[in-house]
Amino acid sequence: MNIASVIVDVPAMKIDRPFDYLIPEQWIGRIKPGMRVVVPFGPRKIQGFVVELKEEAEVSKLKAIHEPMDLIPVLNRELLELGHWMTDKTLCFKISAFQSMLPAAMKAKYEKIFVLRNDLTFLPLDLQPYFERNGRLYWKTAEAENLLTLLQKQVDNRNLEVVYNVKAKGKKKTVRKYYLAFDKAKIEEIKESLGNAVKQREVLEYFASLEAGARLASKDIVESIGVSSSTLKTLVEKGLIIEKQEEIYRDPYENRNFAQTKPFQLTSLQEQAIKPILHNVEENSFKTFLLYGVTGSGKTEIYLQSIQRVLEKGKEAIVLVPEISLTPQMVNRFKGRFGNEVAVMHSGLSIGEKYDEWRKIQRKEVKVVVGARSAIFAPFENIGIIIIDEEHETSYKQEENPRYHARDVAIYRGQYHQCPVILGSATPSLESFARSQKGVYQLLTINKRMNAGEMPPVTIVDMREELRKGNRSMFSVDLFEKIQDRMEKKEQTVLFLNRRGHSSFVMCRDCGFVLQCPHCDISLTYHRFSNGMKCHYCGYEDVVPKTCPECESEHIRYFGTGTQKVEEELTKLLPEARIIRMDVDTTSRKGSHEKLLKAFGDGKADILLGTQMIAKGLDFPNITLVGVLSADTMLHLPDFRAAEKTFQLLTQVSGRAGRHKLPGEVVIQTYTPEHYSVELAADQDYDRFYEREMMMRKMGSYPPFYYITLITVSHEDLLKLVNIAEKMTDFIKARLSPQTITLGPVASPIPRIKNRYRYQCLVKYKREPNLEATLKTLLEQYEKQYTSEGLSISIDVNPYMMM
DNA sequence: AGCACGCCGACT
DNA sequence: GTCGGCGTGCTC
Repeated sequence: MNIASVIVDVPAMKIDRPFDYLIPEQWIGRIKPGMRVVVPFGPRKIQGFVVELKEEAEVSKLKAIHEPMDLIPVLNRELLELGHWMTDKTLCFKISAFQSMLPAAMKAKYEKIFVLRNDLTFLPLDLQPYFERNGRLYWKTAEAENLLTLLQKQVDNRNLEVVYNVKAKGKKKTVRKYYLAFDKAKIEEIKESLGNAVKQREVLEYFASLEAGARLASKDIVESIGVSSSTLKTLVEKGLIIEKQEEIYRDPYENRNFAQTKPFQLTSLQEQAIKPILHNVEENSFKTFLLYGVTGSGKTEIYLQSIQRVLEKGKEAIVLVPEISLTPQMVNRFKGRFGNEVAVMHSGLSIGEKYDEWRKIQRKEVKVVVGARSAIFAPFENIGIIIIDEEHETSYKQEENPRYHARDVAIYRGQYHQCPVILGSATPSLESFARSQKGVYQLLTINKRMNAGEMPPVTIVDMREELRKGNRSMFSVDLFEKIQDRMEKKEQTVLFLNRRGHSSFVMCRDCGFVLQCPHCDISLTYHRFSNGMKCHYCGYEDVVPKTCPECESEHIRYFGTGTQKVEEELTKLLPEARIIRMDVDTTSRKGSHEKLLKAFGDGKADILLGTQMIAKGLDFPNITLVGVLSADTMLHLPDFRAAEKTFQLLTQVSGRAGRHKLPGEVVIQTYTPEHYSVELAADQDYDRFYEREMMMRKMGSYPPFYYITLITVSHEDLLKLVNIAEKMTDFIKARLSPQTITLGPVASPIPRIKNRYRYQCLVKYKREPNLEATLKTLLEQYEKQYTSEGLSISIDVNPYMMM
């Protein structure tokens, strides 16, 4: 086994296959599948993943592996297989699949440098200064200084050499640690020999007060006894203490105490739900459960107790939570129960912190990982349960390559490890609920709140009616009075603004002109912070015009309801109200999310005003009123899931009220009160919503009745694009079965982004064995145009974003 | 994706 | 006659 098949770090169709390399003598037996290696590829050196070892290769002129990057594989056999499966399912490159399973820190960084081969004096005088310091010069620097031609000559003369390096991004954090170089028993004796070097003696005394073999960070010693680091240095030089660099973890939750919690007594409904799960845990058998439990029904406790059992069996657990609800509250619940056995993975961590959490998992120092989407790839080898909370959340689908859905990966891994997979939600996705109806998933229902709390009554307010009555503010009379009432009672209100599809734009009141991005076909968004207009797709920025560019009217102003605007109006109407606003602007700083929530929880505000991010996990006893300012803003998005998303959001938000002793109440303001997703969310009637929506899906041939795949092509040249899009659609149609519906090509809902026109083609199918192969051929055929003239093709199997 | 190789226009 | 443009094809 002295040949390694390697997938190299070049994302291109043609390269997306293994290349064989000789394993140098000294590494034979030590290089294993799943390790990262540095290999020569053409003139450069790049990173690759060993996927297989073999005796013989078809190619005769094999190059040798330059060096391994790992001592033990970073991808185990299961994950390697999973990578291949993802490549097939999502039509991505193998290298992208592998990289997406690892923390970003493990992605290679490349550098290209000129290195001196001879004495400096061989170089022309004007080049010498660049190489004086260390005989090296970065290609990038040379390029910036316009030296490439000159340097190239010296490369030809063999005075210089171009070297390609692969650098690991992930750095292990280390600290200097000190420990005694001799037996602790001899301490007095040695101390005497130091004479009157007071500080040095103090250090030894300090060590004497500790247990034998203690290792101390320099910082600790310096702070505890107030010696300087030069004292330590002297002691090291005298050979009395030893200095060593030791690897440590960056701990994002350092210096935080987690109050330990004990398992609660389950209600009888919870008991019934957990039984089948525990059964599968005991039997080591795979099964997917859909845990359908209303908000506040105690799903988390079921997760915790199931995990408890898994840990008792010596196995591991993965818990996925949507990014936005991966709040400290959530983390506390897991850390509180399982303490140091828990690793947390979310986007708020730095690259280094994520790397450290990942290594804790790899080294089996933790047994539970709680994290967002990518935590599904946690390198556990003995998984006993996989839990996906808020299963319906669309953030489980990655919107860039590889476009995988964490739910699918979870089921793959569940099958591999023969363990239960739990999908939990108060508002399951239609796909999952339909599967539970068909018996593919086992349905577990909890239809009552834990402490027998009632669901809060919901009032729907028709905003058209308000307008007719002359109320032009964004608060209906009803909602406003209720807010005032809560303030008098010293209770808290949560106001939810669904901003998506409804951000502030600038419109001329005379001619209706809306300011648009010159590169993308969408309206610019008004940002108060910079008092400018910004495009959310390409980042284009402009100033707010004083007069309308179309009709020169001065009546041009911004519309729409950003959280800032709501806050302003609220302050005007209720000057004494203490308001906390939570949106992207106020929570972008690390930890600010937590701080704001804590302040609200401590009663430092009367009203919490926010977007999406407050819809989940918020659980404070004093919240008795929840107001949704405009329920239907995303109902009109060009997306067949618009109604489902609206229903889910409204239900989630309503669940924030009255979770404890005080009774809660919900007010939903809307312009389309008759829409079934609004009505049924108000009634908290998932079952009827499911029936209604399934009917719509059936009529439109959408999931869960059909699978869909979306192919989007983009190009700078509209005519060329239309031409290509038509040819591609024909190509697809010709190869798929007649029962399959192929729609398009049509312009995408956002017809242009970053000056590139976009067309799409939608394929709906029930069974289409040819699909993967067809799309792969399609990609291959257009690869040339892809690279040479900037055509771009994106294929999304089971898309969640139709824009 | 890079990079080398290779074949045609404007310069010393 | 050379420098340098970017089209083409390869990378174990």
